[in-house]
Amino acid sequence: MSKSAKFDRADVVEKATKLYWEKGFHGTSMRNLQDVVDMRPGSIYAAFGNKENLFKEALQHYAKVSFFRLSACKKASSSPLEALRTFVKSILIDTAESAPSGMCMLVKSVAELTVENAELLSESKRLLSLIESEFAAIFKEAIEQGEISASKDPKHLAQYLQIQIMGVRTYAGAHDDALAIEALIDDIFDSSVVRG
Amino acid sequence: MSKSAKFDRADVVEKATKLYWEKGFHGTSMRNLQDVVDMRPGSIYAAFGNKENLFKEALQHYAKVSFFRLSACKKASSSPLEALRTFVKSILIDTAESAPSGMCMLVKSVAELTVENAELLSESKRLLSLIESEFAAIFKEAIEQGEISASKDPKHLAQYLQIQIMGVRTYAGAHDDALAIEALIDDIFDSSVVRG
DNA sequence: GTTATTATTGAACGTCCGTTCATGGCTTTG
DNA sequence: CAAAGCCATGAACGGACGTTCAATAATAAC
Repeated sequence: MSKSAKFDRADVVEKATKLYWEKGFHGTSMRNLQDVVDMRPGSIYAAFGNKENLFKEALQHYAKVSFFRLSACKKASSSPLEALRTFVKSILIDTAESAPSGMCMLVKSVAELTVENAELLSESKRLLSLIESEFAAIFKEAIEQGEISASKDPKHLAQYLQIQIMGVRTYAGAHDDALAIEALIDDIFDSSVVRG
Repeated sequence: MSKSAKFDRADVVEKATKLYWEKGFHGTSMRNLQDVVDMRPGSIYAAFGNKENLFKEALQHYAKVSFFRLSACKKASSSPLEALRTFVKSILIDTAESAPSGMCMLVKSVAELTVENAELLSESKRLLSLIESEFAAIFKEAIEQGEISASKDPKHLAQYLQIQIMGVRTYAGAHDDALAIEALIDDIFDSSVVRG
């Protein structure tokens, strides 16, 4: 009947995500993308529509990977709270070495996008909210298992954790010298917000 | 001898800052700037050199305004710690209404810029460090006046405050619904990091 | 082997980018 | 009033942008 696509879509999205993550939406040109994914413009446009759509897929891929990491931390940990701690450690430390940017791609997107790319902006926000919901679910487990006081509100804790991660990653991104990340993570989980 | 410049340089920088703050470096075109400052390209280039240089002046102007605000809070407050609290309140609340963006312009710049604009990136980082130093100086006063335990390290407290401000502003920028900002500010200043 | 169908190619398009510069106008000095 | 010197102007430049599309190559079905 026909011919099937030669390129590996997942691989292309992965590479596009890395580039967008590093350079941002406006800072990345279609020609940059053509180079890293090794495709000609016609093929890219046939497969992904346009620059915005490809960015949207990159955002979703990024979020998906984050969920996988969090899920892996849950499986590898003996308690909900420890899972979160492991997750935070992994994004604050691993990321700083191998990732295209020390900062969260979703946060970078919210920072750079305006109403001129309304859909990408709202998608970034939506995905951040999704992650926060997952944090809340894990905090809820921690409360049910007695790891955290039952007087705490899982949603409030999840919001607190998001703020802390955003803060530390942004701060780390703004400093060239190495930080005492471990101590900052201790600050987060020993905070009166969590333990009080 | 000659003719003196007609335009008000301070006013132009102010307007350019607002635009850059809102749309970012890559998201702002020279034609956008020409419109908002009401100058023709030749005049802008004669006065500011190029797009990068004008952005640099915008960053410095932004930081200067931040310092003025902090200084004003010090004068209006009865103690160092209260001054910081007032300052944080002002940037988290006032800013969300009238400012071009809820997020800090320096943070947005660190988020979007790469090594391709190395000088702008390092200038953004430098200005953030300058602000952190000012925080540290105020925390030092708070310790000397007994408002905070003498066992605390002003530099560590300043770092903590930067992280919290970055976190909350970024979080607020990522949510369309109104937040309980006051409660978050209480979390910051009641934290064991400050009060423990 | 032929045909039908689809993927890939890359030149080319129109637009916008950052930037320059010859021109003309204004202001100050003598 | 004339001369000198700076400033403002905006058309124009080369190049990069996102995107399109006719031509070509590759596959699958018969």
